[in-house]
Amino acid sequence: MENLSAIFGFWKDLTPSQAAFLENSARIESFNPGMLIHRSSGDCKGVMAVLSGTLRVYCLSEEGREVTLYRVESGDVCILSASCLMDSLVFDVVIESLCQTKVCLLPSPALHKIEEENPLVSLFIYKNATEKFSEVLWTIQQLLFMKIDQRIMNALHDESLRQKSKVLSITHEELAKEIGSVREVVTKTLKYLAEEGKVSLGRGKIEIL
Amino acid sequence: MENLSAIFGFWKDLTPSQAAFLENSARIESFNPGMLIHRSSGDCKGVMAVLSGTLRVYCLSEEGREVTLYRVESGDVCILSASCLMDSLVFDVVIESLCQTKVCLLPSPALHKIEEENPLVSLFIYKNATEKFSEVLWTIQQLLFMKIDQRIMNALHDESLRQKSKVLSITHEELAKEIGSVREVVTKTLKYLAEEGKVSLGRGKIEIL
DNA sequence: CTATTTAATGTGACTTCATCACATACAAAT
DNA sequence: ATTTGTATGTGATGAAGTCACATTAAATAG
Repeated sequence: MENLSAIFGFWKDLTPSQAAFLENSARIESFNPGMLIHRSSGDCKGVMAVLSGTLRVYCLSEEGREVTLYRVESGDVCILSASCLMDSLVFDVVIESLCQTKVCLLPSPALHKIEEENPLVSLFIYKNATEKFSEVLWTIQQLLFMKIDQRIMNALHDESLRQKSKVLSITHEELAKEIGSVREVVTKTLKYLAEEGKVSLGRGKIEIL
Repeated sequence: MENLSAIFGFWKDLTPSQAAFLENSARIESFNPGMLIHRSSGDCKGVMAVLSGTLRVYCLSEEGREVTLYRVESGDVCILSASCLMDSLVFDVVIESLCQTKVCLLPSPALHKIEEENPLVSLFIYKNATEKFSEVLWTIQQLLFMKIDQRIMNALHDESLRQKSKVLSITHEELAKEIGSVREVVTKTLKYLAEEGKVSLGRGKIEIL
């Protein structure tokens, strides 16, 4: 548990006893690919720092449509898994592990205790939440105001940065969930983008040209 | 400037000199109906407590479509007018005064100075931002996942609470901007809702039945 | 107290995207 | 080579946004 202070920005502001208490409560957890870490607003494991792997935070309609809000990558902190620590958050997200993901979890009860003693811990939580929400709104503005071909090209570009390649391993279904659309529409739009010469298609593969 | 402490939750946590400094920087401002208080992410007047009247916070697409995100009523605090105080907020909103609105403004530079000395001020800001964003996401989930007739009925219900009447003074255009749709669609849907017996229509008036 | 102007509403044709219901195609495992 | 499951293709239909006007009600000017 060497570098907790590097991950959790507030660590340096803890008293020795607070740090010791939190360090004792902290645990490493590992999630399998596809596993759901957080389902409804009732769930509240705690704040987790991603040590390796990736979490995907998305929202879900009654009919099962998904919109990816953001990802939490290695080195970043997942805050919505501790929604109960924030007053008046009435907002449902699902958090999924995209691959084998290892996190360092600070459980909500322990964090809540420390939070009451040390406002810098609260500040860390709310500041992080504000940043994430700001990202989310950017995403949603795209969803609301941009056309689907543009949204797909943007999503492919982002995915290309993640996969560090112009040839992406991704299905139409996954892409649809990324941008908050449905598979059929993505298929049709990709066909049109391929005719325009912007992408080249294969089964489970998309190349950006 | 009697009750600043009642409005700004952090006031009780200021040192006497901090309180004096902020009180000296604070000013009362008054906005005319329709006036834009905040246009782009560049604007950053400061945190304002609404003393009377109402502000409307909305986002705006390139083509001019609007979505009302939330309102700031008398007694509440408007935080996005101080977006520069929050790191990594990349997100554009417009803030408009709906009627004659009087606010108590704490200008960003003064607040920034105090914020550096007192983390509880930062906490207040980020906590308020988180609350507002949470509301916003609730609104946007409706927009994304609910049908337009339901969204209209919800908006009428909310408006009915504000106007404290079942007979609302509101145009189709205003209603459209409230729910992030367009006038024509609202007109057609209202006609349909009227046939269903759910509302009764007049020029600039809608009665909920 | 009409006549004119302005804001509000009505409506049809068309486009985009979602939904539904399948058909087809590819790849891995028997 | 055949099966089986996942991925992709596609047409018909519906909901909502866009565009381009027509109509009507209220507000004000003469």
